[in-house]
Amino acid sequence: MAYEHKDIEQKWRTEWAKRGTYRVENDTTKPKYYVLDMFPYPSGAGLHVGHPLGYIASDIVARYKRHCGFNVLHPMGYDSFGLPAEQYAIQTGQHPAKTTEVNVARYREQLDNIGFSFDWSREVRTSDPSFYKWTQWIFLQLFDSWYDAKQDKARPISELIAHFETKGAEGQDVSILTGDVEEFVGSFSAQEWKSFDERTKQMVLQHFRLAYLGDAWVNWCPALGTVLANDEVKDGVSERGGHPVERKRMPQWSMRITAYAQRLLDGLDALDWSTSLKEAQRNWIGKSEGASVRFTVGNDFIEVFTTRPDTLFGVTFITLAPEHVLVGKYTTDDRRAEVEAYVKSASNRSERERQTEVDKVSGVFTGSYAKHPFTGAEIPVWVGDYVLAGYGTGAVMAVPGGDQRDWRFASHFGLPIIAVTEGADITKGADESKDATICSEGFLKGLKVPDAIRRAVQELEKLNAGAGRINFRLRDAAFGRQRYWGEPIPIYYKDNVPYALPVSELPLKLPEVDKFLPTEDGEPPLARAANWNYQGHPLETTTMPGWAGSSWYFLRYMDPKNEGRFASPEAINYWQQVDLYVGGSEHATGHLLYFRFWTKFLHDRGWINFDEPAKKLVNQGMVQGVSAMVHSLRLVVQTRDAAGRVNGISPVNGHPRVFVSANKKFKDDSQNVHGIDRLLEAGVDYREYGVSKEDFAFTSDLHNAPIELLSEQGALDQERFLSWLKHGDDSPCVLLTEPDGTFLCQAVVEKMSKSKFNVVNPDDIISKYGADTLRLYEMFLGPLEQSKPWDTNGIEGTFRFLRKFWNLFYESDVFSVSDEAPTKAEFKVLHATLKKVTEDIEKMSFNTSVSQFMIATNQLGELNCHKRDVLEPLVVVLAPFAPHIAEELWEKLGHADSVTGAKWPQWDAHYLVEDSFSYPISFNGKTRLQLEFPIGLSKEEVEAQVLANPEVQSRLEGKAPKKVIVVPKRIVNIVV
RNA sequence: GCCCGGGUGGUGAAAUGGUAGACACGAGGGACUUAAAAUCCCUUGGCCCGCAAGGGCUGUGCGGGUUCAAGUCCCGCCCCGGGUACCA
Repeated sequence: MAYEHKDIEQKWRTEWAKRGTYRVENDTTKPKYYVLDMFPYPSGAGLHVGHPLGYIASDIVARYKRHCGFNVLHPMGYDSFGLPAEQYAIQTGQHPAKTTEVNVARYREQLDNIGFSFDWSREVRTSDPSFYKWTQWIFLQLFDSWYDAKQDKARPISELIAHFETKGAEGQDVSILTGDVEEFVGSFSAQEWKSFDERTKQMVLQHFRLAYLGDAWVNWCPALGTVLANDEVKDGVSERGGHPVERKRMPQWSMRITAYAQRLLDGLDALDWSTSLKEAQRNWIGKSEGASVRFTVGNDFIEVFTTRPDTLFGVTFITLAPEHVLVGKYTTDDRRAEVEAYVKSASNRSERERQTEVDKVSGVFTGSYAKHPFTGAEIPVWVGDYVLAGYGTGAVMAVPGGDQRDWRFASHFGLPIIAVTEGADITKGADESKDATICSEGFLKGLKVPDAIRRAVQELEKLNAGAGRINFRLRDAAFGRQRYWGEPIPIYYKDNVPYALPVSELPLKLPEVDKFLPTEDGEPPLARAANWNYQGHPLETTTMPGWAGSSWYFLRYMDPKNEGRFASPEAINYWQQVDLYVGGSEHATGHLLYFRFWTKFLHDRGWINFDEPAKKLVNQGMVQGVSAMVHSLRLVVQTRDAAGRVNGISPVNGHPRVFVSANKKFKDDSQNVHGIDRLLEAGVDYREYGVSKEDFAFTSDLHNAPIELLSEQGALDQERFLSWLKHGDDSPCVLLTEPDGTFLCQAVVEKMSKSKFNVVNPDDIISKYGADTLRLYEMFLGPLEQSKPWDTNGIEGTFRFLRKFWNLFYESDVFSVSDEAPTKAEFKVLHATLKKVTEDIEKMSFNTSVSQFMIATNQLGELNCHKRDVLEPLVVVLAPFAPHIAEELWEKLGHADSVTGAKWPQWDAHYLVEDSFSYPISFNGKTRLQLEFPIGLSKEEVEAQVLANPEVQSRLEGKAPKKVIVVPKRIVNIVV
């Protein structure tokens, strides 16, 4: 009987649902294993073949672990708040919840088709009030917490208040209580604290809360009407939509992730994550060690951060960021106009310009001088836009002899440059090397850089002019969005002071609004809602960002229906951390950092007993699409300036669009002539336009054509292509084909995306080949972590394999498996496969396990083996990869229960032992012949027998070998 | 610039320092068939010698090195992909 994948897969999908095969109980008698996929945002485009790659890999591991006796949690859900649904809502008025519902249904259908072992009874959706109730609850816990740097953990804010009431905040406390990371809060005594009014107390506490409302520099995107996180801004424009983004200071809900910078860094060491991912996080956190130095200005001071306090004697000026609060204060009256003009122009320059136009040095002198802490010299204070407000203190001590940026600035403005290191040629540039010797006068002279740094810090501390300090690049995370489709922030305002909504009021549900747009006076959409207040006090109108729900969702799967807690302590104690997390590397510095942050926070406050969410993480590579590119040509007239040089082109309107087959492309050297000739060939005659040939040119563009219009040989279906083109443009088209009439496209490997018309839908593959074939083929493509192009043609190989495997159970169309004892050779095939597949799954090397299945099937086919003792274990090990066919064969083998519960078969080394080994005999490392010897033979015996061999003798030509190397069961190498 | 990956046939790829190219696609040839589909068999890195059996040379981005032996280890380059950046 033929392998009918459609019937089999349909049957088992229904059967699994009916039997609840993939239901998981919190059964604490069994060891647990938690396999998690990064849950998807359900977009309107549906899944393409790239999306399930990681899910298939994790599904194989989940099923494998289940066979090995683990109780496996393998859930799936949706990150269902997000911008596209909201954009769609703005355009169509359709409520985003509705669009989301439709998209989720489509995702579910597609996922079901692939045969995953997800326990859907545990599904979560971040936009579901029963889920976001707990996202809001965690937010309130963060609002209700501060970071105690002394104990290095988050604590309830009530304990901070108790501290203030008894001891106030003085001396060392101030920096310890704030974590010395962000804010500087003035000292006060217990007495003073008690005398503060309610508003003042709340304002002080804002400086300590882990979720706080503070003034922050934000990436404001006017087009989207919202604030974006750093990782949502790419090259100065919004990642979604590409709108310009500007820096703006505004009140903003933020998360004090900076308090966790050191722990986020340290925690990486113990994680089984890829080095590139860990490095990305390390760079993002950006720890640098150095010193803070105070330069006094009158009776005030400027604080700078430097990693090179050893170069202090080389300081010749100070540069403030244009946004620095002290700029206005230190500008002398005679310079005020100039400075203000500069600050204004600098802030008009976008972040992007300031980044890219490195050569454009700009700055202005404030008129003030600071005092050098060691020499007492007067140091001019400048303003320069090469200094960033958001890093360190927003001010630098400029050492043009030791820092190239300072050197450029000094050279441009003629400021003094002092050599700081021995042998440096400061006329050409700064010496930034760190293995140099300091040459400046004073106590640092002659010291190596590391020693000089230590000494400089000591001296600074002695003078009370500075201290050793660690600085992080990591910023606090912006947490408010001026958006509708997100979790409402459970905060209300009394006298403009934010207060936590009582937990009993949760979930604070998203209100109905008439439009999903900001109000006329620029308030977020929630401000449109009627009665958006709590007991008459206005509620917060911004909503949470996309990463809120995904920062803790892994905990909800453990106990998804719990109404009294985000998850019960029993469930958390049982399931613990994620054992294997699979997802894309694009989340390296976004989701994966916040995910770790919230986990550490929940741990600090005693809600969970571990402080890292995922022990092991694997990034699946991207499945790229193959795009079909077509060349199009268009005739243009060149315009010339007075001197006859070409200075522009203008299109010639009205001629047909011309597409040229790939092999008819023109040579680079005479493109112009060729292009125009091609156009002439297509009937676009330049002579009709009364301009000489030399004045014509053409434009050549590459367009994406739908990949499904391409035949396997790469020829375009010209008729369908032309009718497809008509959709966008009614102008006539001409196709210039190859001499044989075919039209060839150029194949380009790029990201799979709707806009590139190269998307391959898994549903189409499944209806033709089946889900099992799709699963196997996705794994067979190559190593999981690598990116690789999708090539539907290759799928035939895995499809053929499944048919051959199926046929092992059939003889002349009748199911036929014998109970005869297998031969040694048959057992060897079986156990070699068990060994290889088991080891490969452990290494997540799935492409090689699929190869092994193919090898085994080919070999058993040759041996004509139809024996139960060989085939039955093979069905079990194939089941994680191809569950439907395995389940069907398992049933046919006479089992009433599901194959998913079958015990994983163990391989037995005894069957793999060889009697003899065929040694490659090499001369000077080059293999020349093979000689077979029994395994038991000693090195000496092998050597003697090899040398006695006539062919070896004839190759030696009577000479004695210099050396003979025998590696048992590997190789013999004769050195002559 | 810096930090991670990665460069092996026409293609996707495999290879604890030990026979490079397993497995698969594609291509070519053949069998079966009225034909097609399906299936099966053979060949398939390049170059060369040979009627053939077979044999030789060469080959894992480039140049060096270590080793009896290097795709694999070391040093110096080149190229591609990803991340990051006036980070003080």
